[in-house]
Amino acid sequence: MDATLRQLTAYAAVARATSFTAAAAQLGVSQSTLSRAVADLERQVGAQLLERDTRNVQLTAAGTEALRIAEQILGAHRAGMKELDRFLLGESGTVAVATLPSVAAVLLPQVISGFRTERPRVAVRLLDGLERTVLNRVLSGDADFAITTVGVPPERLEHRPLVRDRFVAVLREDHPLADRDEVGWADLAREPFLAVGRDSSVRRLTDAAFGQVDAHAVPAAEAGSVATVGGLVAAGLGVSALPALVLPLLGTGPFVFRPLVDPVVDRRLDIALRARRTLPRVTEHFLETLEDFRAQGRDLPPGVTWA
Amino acid sequence: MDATLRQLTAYAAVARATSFTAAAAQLGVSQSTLSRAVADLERQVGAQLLERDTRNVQLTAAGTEALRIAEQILGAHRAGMKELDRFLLGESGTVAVATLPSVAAVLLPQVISGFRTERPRVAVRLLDGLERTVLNRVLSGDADFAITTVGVPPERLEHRPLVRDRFVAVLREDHPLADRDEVGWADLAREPFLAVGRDSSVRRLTDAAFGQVDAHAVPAAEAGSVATVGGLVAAGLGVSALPALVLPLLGTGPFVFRPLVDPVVDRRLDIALRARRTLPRVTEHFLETLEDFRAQGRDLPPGVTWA
DNA sequence: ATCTGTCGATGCGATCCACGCATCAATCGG
DNA sequence: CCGATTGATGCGTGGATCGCATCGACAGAT
Repeated sequence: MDATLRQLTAYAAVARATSFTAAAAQLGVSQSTLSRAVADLERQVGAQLLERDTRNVQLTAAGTEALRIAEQILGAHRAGMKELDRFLLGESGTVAVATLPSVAAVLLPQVISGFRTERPRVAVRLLDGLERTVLNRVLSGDADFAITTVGVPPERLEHRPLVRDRFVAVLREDHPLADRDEVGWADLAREPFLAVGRDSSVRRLTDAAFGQVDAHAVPAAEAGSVATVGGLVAAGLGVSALPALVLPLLGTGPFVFRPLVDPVVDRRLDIALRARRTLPRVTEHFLETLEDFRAQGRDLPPGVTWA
Repeated sequence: MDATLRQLTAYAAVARATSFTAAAAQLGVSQSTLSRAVADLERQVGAQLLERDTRNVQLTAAGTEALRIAEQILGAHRAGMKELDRFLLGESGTVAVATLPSVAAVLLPQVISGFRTERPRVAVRLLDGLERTVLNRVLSGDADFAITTVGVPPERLEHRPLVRDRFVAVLREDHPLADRDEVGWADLAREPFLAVGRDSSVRRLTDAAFGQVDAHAVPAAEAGSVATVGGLVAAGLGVSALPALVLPLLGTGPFVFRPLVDPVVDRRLDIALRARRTLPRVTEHFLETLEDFRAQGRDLPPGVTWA
């Protein structure tokens, strides 16, 4: 026993109007079509749903129940189609962004805020982790795209430069180097250096910078999180070098920051997408919002510039 | 943008199996049918739902959403059809019975109890009122059938005798007539008579009985409800005559009941149905339960017998 | 009583849709 | 490099669905 949507639509219209002719006019089909559709439905469910004489149409008990049920089914169909439509238009759904903790905490909040004002029905999921994790999440499809640094760009990802994030020296305010306007990497190499963990993209870049000035760069201490580095600097154990974007994660303390020169080092943060894949509309919208922020030259923390 | 149930079924099967061939085998259709159905659906919604190369099928973001929605719609359809089926089989729904208060209170409770044991998903509505109201409720379709007395049987109703309900004298235990085993209507006519209201079917029958013994039968008092008559009798204001079935409605009191003879009078309670109408299955089931009670000769109060 | 307009049902023919069969190109496993 | 298997597609057929025209039944007007 099956009933097509066409039959249910026809029956519901006739039952509501208690008239084949009127319902036919409303639906824009011929009266004979409805007569057949209802007769077919009745034959299929094996019960008379409408009592009709030539003058009146009225519902039987089964017909009343059938109308209620038909409206339920048709409503579910209508609502479902509308829901899918909203999803396809990017008005609902979820955007999953894989990104580094600093980006998640500092750069994205204002973007997300602007995006959700425009599209309140869209949820944004932030998947934060280190560079490797972040890229894997995009490759596996867990995330729609990533904002991250890229060491060895995997071929299956497409990249779009987003911001440049310059390294600065992180000093305690009473440190001798704090008097300078700028600090050189060679200067920094002479101080006890507090590094972040080996997995971090920041670590890769600081190691490379020290290499450029022929410094060996053996860290005095190594910490997993930036906040820990902040604690160490505040305690006077040494100095560090971090991209400007992560400075808010240091926490509060007697810090001063000085631009690092010789060389000027920055990390580029890219939008990374799976290559040759069409993006969900809602993701495109999120990227557009991000692009708008750049086009408008929205304020960024000192040391961070749109790429 | 519309999607047929066939398309949704096809898509859901393919998406769940992530294989056209496997889904085709499950549904018992050819692979080409599914290939076309999914392609049509994608064209209609205007988005790719499945990524397929010759070796693998995987869902896009839109495809995941579409699967969720398709399952919702198909679930609503399946559930609705099943619900209608249950209704048509008489396993769910509502039976509306119009009847006299005495029948509702005394005869029906045990029937309803038995019926609901067999069909727990069926609700029973009791519409109690006086004879005229009861019949109107059946004629208007508010009730599926009635159990009631019938004065002038309307032609549009079909009747099936159900029980006979004998009149008995209602006396206070210290009344002189209480010594007798039986009481004659003529005896009763010599006492102050406490009658029920004019609209009642009981009143019509008591008037007729007094007429048969040439008694004038001017009531000493007249009350709307049987319970009020009970109060009057208990207070010693007079005697009454009531069908055995209504005696439980008198309430408690120092009553004695004596069979009334010369003539023996009973009222017939009929099942009244709208003529030439097919009954909802659930109503038929209720009537079958009632018939079973009669066939089994279930206990009835003294003075009440199956017709 | 008869006529007339309107109702839903139905015969008919045209059209469209959905299906399966057969086959193709692409790809994977051996 | 070859056979097996995948999903896509050309093709022909059968059934479903449609509108048109018409029928019989009935209500209300005359």
